[in-house]
Amino acid sequence: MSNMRSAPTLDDVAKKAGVSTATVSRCLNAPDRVVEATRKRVMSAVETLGYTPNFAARVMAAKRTFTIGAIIPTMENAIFARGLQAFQEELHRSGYTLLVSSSAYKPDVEEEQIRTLVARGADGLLLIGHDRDPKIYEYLERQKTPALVAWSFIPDARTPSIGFSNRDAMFALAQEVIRLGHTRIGMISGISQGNDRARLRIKGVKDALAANGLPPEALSVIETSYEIESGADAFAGLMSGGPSPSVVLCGNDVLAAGALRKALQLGMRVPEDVSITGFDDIELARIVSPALTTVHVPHREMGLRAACGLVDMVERKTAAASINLETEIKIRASLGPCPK
Amino acid sequence: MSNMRSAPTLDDVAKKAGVSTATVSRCLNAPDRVVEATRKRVMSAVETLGYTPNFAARVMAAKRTFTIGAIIPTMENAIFARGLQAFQEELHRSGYTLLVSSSAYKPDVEEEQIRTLVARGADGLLLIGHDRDPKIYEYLERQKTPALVAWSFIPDARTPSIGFSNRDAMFALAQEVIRLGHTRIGMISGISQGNDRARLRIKGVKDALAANGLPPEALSVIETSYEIESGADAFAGLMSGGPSPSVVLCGNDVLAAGALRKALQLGMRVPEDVSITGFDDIELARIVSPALTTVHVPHREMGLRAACGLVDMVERKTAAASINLETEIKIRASLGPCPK
DNA sequence: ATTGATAATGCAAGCGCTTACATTGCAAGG
DNA sequence: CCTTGCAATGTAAGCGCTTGCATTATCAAT
Repeated sequence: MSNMRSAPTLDDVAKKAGVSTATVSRCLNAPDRVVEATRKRVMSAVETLGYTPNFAARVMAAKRTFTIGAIIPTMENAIFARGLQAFQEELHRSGYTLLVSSSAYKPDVEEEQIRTLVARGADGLLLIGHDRDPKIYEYLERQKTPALVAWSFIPDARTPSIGFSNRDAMFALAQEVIRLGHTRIGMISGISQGNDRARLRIKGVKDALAANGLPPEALSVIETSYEIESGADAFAGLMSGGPSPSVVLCGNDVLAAGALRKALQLGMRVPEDVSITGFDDIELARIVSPALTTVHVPHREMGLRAACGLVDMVERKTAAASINLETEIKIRASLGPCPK
Repeated sequence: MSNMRSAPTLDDVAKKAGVSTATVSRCLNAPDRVVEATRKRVMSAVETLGYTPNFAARVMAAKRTFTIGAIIPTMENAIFARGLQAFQEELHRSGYTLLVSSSAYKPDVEEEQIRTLVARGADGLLLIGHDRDPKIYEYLERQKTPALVAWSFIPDARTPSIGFSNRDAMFALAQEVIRLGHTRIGMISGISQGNDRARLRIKGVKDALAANGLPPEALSVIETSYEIESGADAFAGLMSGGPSPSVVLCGNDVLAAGALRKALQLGMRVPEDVSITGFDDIELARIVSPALTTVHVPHREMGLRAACGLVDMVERKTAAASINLETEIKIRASLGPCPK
């Protein structure tokens, strides 16, 4: 007993405290169901043995893990960081642990991660965006694992979502841009294939064009990966072919930062020669100069609400109501009127 | 059998395929130990039932999870993102899954996360930096969970580390700064308490002062949290009291970005009036203008090596050899000679 | 004291899987 | 035709925990 070769088990604790394993278990999970004196004895045994419950065993027996999984497209930039932080804080408050993995924007990787997390017994899952193979949703239903979508709001989607309307947000920004006289508009978007957020942001711009009587040709879109360099390259691409746009709307702040840097490198003044906008309003947007006009997303609130919603789904087994949060356009120096 | 209410188990598959559970298990884990015909039959049963192995049960029986845990101080900025990405990629290549959680730089949170991850059966753990309560290391040893430290290299530490010498890196940068004629040096550091990386970076600067015959008073250090705003505030603090430094060395690029922004806000020119340097060389360093002189850390290589090392520790049960990677000073526009 | 009611604890059956060991089947050598 | 030796498969014992139910202790009321 004194020099165990491996981690102590419930049995060891029970023996040491002179009680049954059931009592030890109760001490740990429902302390008030066991009398003070016994509890103390057990706890001290736990202490001296340095006992930690075996998670897998606990999960098997209890069928609950108090774990929520989240799969985000990337950790390489801060887009999801703040929202996730709030999500995790709220989860922690409710006694849940958050496990995060990132899919690098690859659907097959995402699917694997989802399966992994579910197989690991995640009580619920946070997913980013709605677009994914329907069989994944079927799988989730079969496994009875509640899932909640964030960073996108689509009413009546198969999975409830807590987010914002990417289309409306971008529509509003485009309206503002058009109001400033811009008629040749460039857009640097993320890959829209399998990404409703990117897709709907493009749609928002297109809708704004139409609403203002501008022809579809007024917009040229480049889709690229969400990296600074890609943003820079795409910007160069936009500026090289034919009549160059007077404003470039970017799918997120990272792309916008890349575009901005390239613009300055090319000797263009922002916003005098060309305007550039972002999306998300992460810290980066205020760090670059000129600061980025962008769409502010209420990341923290979204994370918090998502946590509450998901915990609810897990505990009451009720489908959470979707929530549409408001975004807000932050006008900063990178957007100006259309040059002559 | 035809309308199961819950997820199918090994037993269901075995029954459907007309074999024993052992055979099904072998089909999944050692396909070549079962003959072709049987395997096919089993696999098709797996398919039609939509069977997914229960992870907890598997872990309990096999005592392996093929999971590696990593606890990083923060996900809010990109400092750890790139290295972690490489870490995860390499892990994936070896068949492991990475689970990440963030401690918000709080030791007690970190301890809890470590216990959580271990209890969840992580086969190995990646930790950032060496400084932590010794009892955590004891716990890890007792649980026989191999751990590897990254982002810091300290030879002969209790836990092997794959990283770089924070002290040497900062020493080299300070040398360069001093060579440029600076004699009043400010430093904005992260909280050094419980953070060997921050501590050793400060030490690097102090050593450089000493090596160049400068008095300790030539350096004034402010310790603050790792956020942009903190960097800005600290910069203002440094500039307000007494003779202001001609150069401000920052503990990381985020702090430097904050300091830089504040400097520009205060109407100071960088580097004409004051020089500013960072650490890490994350993307941010090249985005701000002027671009930051900083210490380049080989994040991807570190992540990759750490993954190999950790997998090795897990599989061969051998303590990995520590590796000291080289950092490199990236001279960019934010550092200039000491103004008159 | 005795009796109930109730609180505290113990007993033991799983949870779904892996794996050491036992059994069976079959081809080749005697 | 009967052994032998393997390869393929089956049997069943756990892994460490939770929890429904059974048992025992406690204590107030009779």
